[in-house]
Amino acid sequence: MRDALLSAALDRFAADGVAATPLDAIRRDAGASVGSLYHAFPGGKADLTAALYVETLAGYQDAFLAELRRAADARGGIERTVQMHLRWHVRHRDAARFLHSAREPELRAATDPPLRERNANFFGAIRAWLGPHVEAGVVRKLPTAVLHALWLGPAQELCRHWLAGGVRPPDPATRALLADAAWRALRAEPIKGGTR
Amino acid sequence: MRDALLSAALDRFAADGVAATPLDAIRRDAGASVGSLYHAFPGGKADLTAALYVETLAGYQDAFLAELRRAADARGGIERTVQMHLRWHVRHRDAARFLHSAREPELRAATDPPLRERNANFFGAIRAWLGPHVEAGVVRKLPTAVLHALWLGPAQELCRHWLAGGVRPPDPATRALLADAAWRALRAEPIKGGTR
Amino acid sequence: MRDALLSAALDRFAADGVAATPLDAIRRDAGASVGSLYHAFPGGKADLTAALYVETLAGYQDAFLAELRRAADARGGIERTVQMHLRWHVRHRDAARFLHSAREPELRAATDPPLRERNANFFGAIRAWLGPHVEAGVVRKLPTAVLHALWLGPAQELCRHWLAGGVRPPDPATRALLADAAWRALRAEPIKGGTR
Amino acid sequence: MRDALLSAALDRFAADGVAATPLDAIRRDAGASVGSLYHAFPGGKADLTAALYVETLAGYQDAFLAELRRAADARGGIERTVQMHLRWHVRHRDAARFLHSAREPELRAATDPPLRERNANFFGAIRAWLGPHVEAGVVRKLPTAVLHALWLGPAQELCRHWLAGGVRPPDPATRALLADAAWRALRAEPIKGGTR
DNA sequence: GATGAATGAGCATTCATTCAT
DNA sequence: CATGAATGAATGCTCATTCAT
Repeated sequence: MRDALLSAALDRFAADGVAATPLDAIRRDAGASVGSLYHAFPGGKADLTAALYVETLAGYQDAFLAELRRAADARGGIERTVQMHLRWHVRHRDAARFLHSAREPELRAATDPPLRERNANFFGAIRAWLGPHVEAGVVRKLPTAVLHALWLGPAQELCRHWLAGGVRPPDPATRALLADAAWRALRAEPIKGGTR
Repeated sequence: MRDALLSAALDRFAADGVAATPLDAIRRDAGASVGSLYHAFPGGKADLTAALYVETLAGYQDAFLAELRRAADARGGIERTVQMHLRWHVRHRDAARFLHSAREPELRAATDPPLRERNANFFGAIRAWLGPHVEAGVVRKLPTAVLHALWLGPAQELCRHWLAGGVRPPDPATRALLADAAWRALRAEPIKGGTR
Repeated sequence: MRDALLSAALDRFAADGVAATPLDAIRRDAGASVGSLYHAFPGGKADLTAALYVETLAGYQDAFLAELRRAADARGGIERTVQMHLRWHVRHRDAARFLHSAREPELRAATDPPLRERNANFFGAIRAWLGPHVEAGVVRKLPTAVLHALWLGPAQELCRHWLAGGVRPPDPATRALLADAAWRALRAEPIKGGTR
Repeated sequence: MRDALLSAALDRFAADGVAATPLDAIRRDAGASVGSLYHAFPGGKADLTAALYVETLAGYQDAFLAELRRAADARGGIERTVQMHLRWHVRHRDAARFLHSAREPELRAATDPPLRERNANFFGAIRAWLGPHVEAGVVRKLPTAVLHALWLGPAQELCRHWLAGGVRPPDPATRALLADAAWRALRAEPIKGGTR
């Protein structure tokens, strides 16, 4: 039941947006009664949305970390995760659309608490993986936010355009190109330094 | 009246999100009567939102193109616009927040038509500016979507994090760093290129 | 202008009903400005509707009386008017539809005063025409309401069904049949009396 | 709840007309909450109006058929139903007023589908009852629409006038007169017929 | 645990009408 | 006489949520 509701919610949210989706439509799609819904998610819509958000994000983050651990070196980790990021968006289009849909301030209240911990763990794991490479002088030393922006910003932006309907899904060549660009943006200066 | 409404709408939308903002709050803030509102925006909320979106985006795009034209060379154009992108977000925080708030699919219908033309012109102007530099072998030849992703993706991602409340506004050092990274991602391979 | 408004109103009223027609639609159809409308009909919608009702009804009543006066004898008058009633409905379908649309109680207030006089004259004229035939023992002596019901009730009912969309428009044979029936219902008993 | 709403609606509709009655007045009269109303009639006003129309018409039609079946012969059936028609209108004045109030085209959409079937059954039953009498040469053979017009048109017209406020309610003498007239209009020609 | 009838605050929108220019 | 911007009361409706069975 819980799963049926989450699944129905994802479909609707991806199609129409969170705010525009009546809880009742989800309930009907899932074949649940009003009572069941509030039994599974006592907090109502905010609860359901938050649960879905966390679960969906967890899926992405777990896949990301798994990919990272599969890599042999810094370059491999960075390039593989960029590729994985792009593939994940294409494969989980609805999930991606849902994660990208800006959470209205009102929903943030419900989503944020459980998220803080997850994100802390996620970024902690990334820094743990990256740390040695930075210390070894292979990867640039950057603030987390900037690191993240250079690493995944371009891929993220491309996905957003695709999800918005303006562009074709990223093909293998594009994926490789962005992966390579990410590596070059993050690696420590090779040979002779910044051109400027 | 029209302007008062647009301005009030921007404030509210930035603060609470589009979906969570009652049209009536905007109306009250603007000191307009119900009739005036529908006189100025016959399509109601969708109409008002679309108009605001287009106008806001136009502000950004015009500033972007102005900056681009102010540049002496390819590197200058790319670095200046990245800096300008970051500064614009900080200076027009409400506008930025509004532009970043994912438009619910239902609003897309109203926003899209006028947007298509604007975007076509915008990207056309960018390509026109960039063309010579690409031909001169100074800038990489890339599909528009990828070009845009590498150019502004990181800055965009950083802004998003900032707007979401997780990070401080980008300082001058960060701006310079992202500007430089953009240039290095877009310039054609110098001397001996990427290892791959 | 006035006429353009009345004409546009008739079209709309016939198509959508009085209550469902926004005054603004009529105004637009007629190519009039808001000011013009209220200049021509200071009382607004009620005024316009009442004027149209009276004018339309006058058209019917005048045609009815003209037909009546064209008749040589009682039978001719009765049969001709029934035929005319049916033809008028087919020829002025929109007008008929409008007259048949029950006037909501609220509009009655505006319509009634000018109507009372008209109706008094109309029924007066009919009785004046009929009087001699009644006195001559050719036509039954009946209260006005019953007289009217027997005379035009069937034709009226048939028209209503047609206007409601359930039946084809009355053909010549049907018209003749109803005309004949009206005459037989109104003529004084021939030869041997009531069958019962 | 549903019944309370229907009943309140009938009162209001009869008094003020459908279009002029705010749904909220009905709701208040019925002591129902907004939610209840839309729970009982998901389609809102149109739905409620349609349900009331169908139910009200059903009441009339059932009474009509019951009266018809109570009759011994053709003449009895025709005369009884005319009388019943007149009495029903007087006894159920509100229901009658509501049925006579022309349904605005917009409401027709909601009312028509369920009505088609009802009417088909109703007229089918009438024809089934009438068939033998027609074959026996007692009643004229006429198209349904004309049959109906001759049978009930005068009574209908008289009721309309009464409901519109122009006439007293039909008294026993008038009822008998119209019943007799209906029979004479529908019976097959006796001995030496109409002069034409 | 499940059900679904009932609740009612909240919201967008329509439309007749006024009146300054 | 004409124009159309402005007004705001009135209305229908959605939807998250509660709670008795």
